[in-house]
Parts: sequence; structure tokens; C-alpha cells
Amino acid sequence: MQTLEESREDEIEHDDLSIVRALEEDIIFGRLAPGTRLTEDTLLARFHVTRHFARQALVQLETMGVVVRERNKGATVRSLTPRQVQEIYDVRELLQRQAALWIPLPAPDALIAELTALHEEHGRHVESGYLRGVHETNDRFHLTLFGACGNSHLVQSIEFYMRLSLPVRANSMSSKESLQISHEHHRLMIEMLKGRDNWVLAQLCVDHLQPSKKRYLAYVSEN
Amino acid sequence: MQTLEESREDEIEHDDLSIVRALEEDIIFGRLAPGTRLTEDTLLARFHVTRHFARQALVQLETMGVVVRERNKGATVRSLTPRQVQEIYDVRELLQRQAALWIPLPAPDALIAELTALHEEHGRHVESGYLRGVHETNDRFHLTLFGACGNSHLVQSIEFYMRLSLPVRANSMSSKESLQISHEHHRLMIEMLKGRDNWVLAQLCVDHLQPSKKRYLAYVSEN
DNA sequence: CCATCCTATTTTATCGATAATTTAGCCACT
DNA sequence: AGTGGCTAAATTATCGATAAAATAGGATGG
Repeated sequence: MQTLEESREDEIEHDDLSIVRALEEDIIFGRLAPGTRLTEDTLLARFHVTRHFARQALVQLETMGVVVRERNKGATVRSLTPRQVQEIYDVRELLQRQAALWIPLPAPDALIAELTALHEEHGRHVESGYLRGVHETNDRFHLTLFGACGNSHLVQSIEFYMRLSLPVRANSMSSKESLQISHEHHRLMIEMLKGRDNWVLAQLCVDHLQPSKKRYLAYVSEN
Repeated sequence: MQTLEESREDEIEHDDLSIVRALEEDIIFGRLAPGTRLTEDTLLARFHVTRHFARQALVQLETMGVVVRERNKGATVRSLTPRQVQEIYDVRELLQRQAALWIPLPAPDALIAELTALHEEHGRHVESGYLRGVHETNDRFHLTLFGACGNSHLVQSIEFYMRLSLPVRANSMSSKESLQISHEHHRLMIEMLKGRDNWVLAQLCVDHLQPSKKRYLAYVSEN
């Protein structure tokens, strides 16, 4: 049903932001493997934009840490070594733990309501297998949750590292079981927000990161 | 003596990186106040570069969080509200504390030697009042120190927030006394690296951030 | 005298053409 | 057969010109 809305790239107009979005999605869904070359001309042809926008999109993806650019050589989808994955996740744990600790508990009803709505939408997408929606609501859920810590700069950094770990998280998108576990975690988080124990919430946020990291590390070690 | 090497911008060639550096320096030395407009044409005239590079420099400064750009309006030097300063420093404390905790102690002799060399150079610059050198060796000192934590991504984030707090740190550059206190802190840090107590080191790193933050917040509150 | 619209000016955004660089394949030479 | 350099292809980097947008100042009508 949802697959109908794919691949309209020939028809609609594009600016550099939409190119960034599209490529980001290609990466998390595994359609663009790490190491894949991204030449400007390819983007030009695919998105029907002027060179200026294709280039700008690549520049932006580079600063987001999603692609690597070498001078006079072009851009490739960034590939992460296990070491880098470990480092990135260590920082993610640090940031998300602290954000969770800083959330004033119990959380206001408005926040609970907003998260519950996102949670339900997420659940529907998981059940129907609409991955694009799963990914989108998942990210919105976490940014809303961590946003409650009141430190917008911390949230920005959390968002940055979410982007950086896109290829790592790609794995877990492929199995419905993982998505359901993740969904259940979210439910628990909402419950915790009603209580007063920041430490339990923080631990939950840290644990929530483990499955996709472990899955990825296991995957690369067996190759 | 050192002032001789200033203002050669008319003569030497520039790429966007050198523009970024120059503007960065202008900000930390207070020559460019927060809120100042940076039009492309101004940079064009000042650095004798093509519009392409001036523009690219502004784009880069924006992603570094040093300037703000509004569509069709141009770039201005970012100004930080006290709230933002507080947020930024909360994150800096978090990151630098953790980096300090992750440094394996006692630190290897090679690291001690490297830091001692930087420390001495820093001291010379403080004494001679060569601010450009003070700033440069100061940043190198901290990046080398935190680099020892072994997590390059964490170090990158620390560097990012050092940039973001450039205007805050500008204040403390103006008083020799602050610089000397800072210098003494560095000496203590090196001492701590020889010991085994990560927590003392971490606390020192956090304390080291306080003076410039407090000075800045006091400054804006009295205006 | 005030509000509104218009216009001139400033400034950024977009573009396609051209220059510079790298890469790979080929050929000549040893 | 192997090595070195040379040419052609692919790709990115740079540029100046033009388009579009925002702004400020003044003119016009009420």
C-alpha cells in the first residue's frame, strides 16, 4: 500500500534538502551500502537538479558525517569500522544517559500525551511494515523525549549521533522482531516518565541502544 | 614584535579555510562582536577571493555554529544568550569530564612530554602577551590531553563545543591574570596525569571551564 | 501628517561554462 | 614480459554572469 509513494523522483522538484533526505533514507534502508561512490553526475541524473544543488547536498552530507569526501575524488557513503561504532555508541550512551537524568520527573501530561501519540503511530507502522514511517516516528519519539531535558544543545548532539549511526541502525530495521522490542522499550520509557526515578529511565535509554549495536558488531565480525 | 605579522590579507592568497581561520580569530579576540553582519561582498573585498570562496566560508562557519545565516538575508556573527551559554557549558562539562575519566592513568611518558612542551610554549606566549599564540597552544593542549581518552568522536565533539564557546572565551583572553590562572591549571593537569586518580583530573577539567563562563555571564547580566 | 505603494539599491541564490585534477588504459621502450 | 610515461575519459573545482529576493528611502494619495 505504502509502496505506491516511492520513486517519484523523476516528477517532483528537488532542492538540496530533499536530496539529503532521500540519500539518508537510502542509507538506513540499506539501499546504499557503505563505501558506495556518489558522483555528482549520478545525483544530477537521478534528481534532475543543477550541479550546484547536487554538490551542496554532498557538502551537507559530509558535515553530517554520513558521507566522506576526498578532494578531486568525490564522495562515498561512509563506512564505519567496529572501533568507530564502539566509540560512537559510547558517546551516544553518555549523551542519552545524561539527557534522561536531566528530565524533570514526573513529566508533564502534555509531554506524555505527545509521546503516546507518537508511540501509537510508531506501533501502526511497525505492524504494517511501513519502514519509512517506523524510522521517522522513531526518531521523532526520541527527539521529543530527550527534548524534555531542557538543553537544546545536548539534544542537537544526540541528533547528530543518531545520524552518524544510521548505517548501524539499518540492520535492525530489517527484522520485525527487533522493531517490536524497540516499540516495547518506548512504552516502558513513557511509563518511567510518569514516575520519579531518573536513573531507571536513564538505564532504559542506554539499554535501548544495545541491540542494534550488538547486531551490527556481530555482523561485521563474521565477515 | 608579533604584531608585525598581522594584516597581510591584501598580499597573500586565500582559500575558504584561511577565511574561516581569520574570522574565527577575529571573534575570539573580540574584533568581531556577536551580531555583526558578514556580507559576502565585505569578505570579497577584504580577502580578495571569488564569491564562491567567501560563500563557502560562510557556509562552513554556519555548520561550525559560529555564524547564523538567514535565507536571502546573509550571515551574522552568532550571539549567545545566557541560557545558551549555560546549556553549552553544561554539555562541555559533561563531555570533558567523561573524557578525563576515560584517560588511562598514569599517562605514558610520551604524552606527558608532549603536553609539557605545549605547556611551556603556552607560558611563553602568555608572558609575552602574544594572544594568537596563547589561543592556539591552549586549544592544542586540550585536544592533546583529551585525545588520550582514546575516543576520537568524543574529542571531535569537545572540539565542536570549544568552537561554539569562542565568544564566551574571548573575554578571558583580555586579562593576563586569567591567562596565568589558566596556565597554572594546565600545570596541575599534567601533574594529575602522572597519578592514578581520574576523578581528581576530571574535576580539575570541569573547574577549568568555570572562570570564563562566570565572567561572561556576569558581563552580560550587568548590561 | 500618516500610511501605502513603488523603486532603487543592496545582497544572496542560482546557473552553466570552463579549468583543473585524477584515473585508467594504452603504447613505446627496455 | 615489465616499466615508464603519455593520452583520453571521467570527475570535481572554480568562476563570473544573471536571476531572485529583501530592504530602505522616497513619492504619492488620503
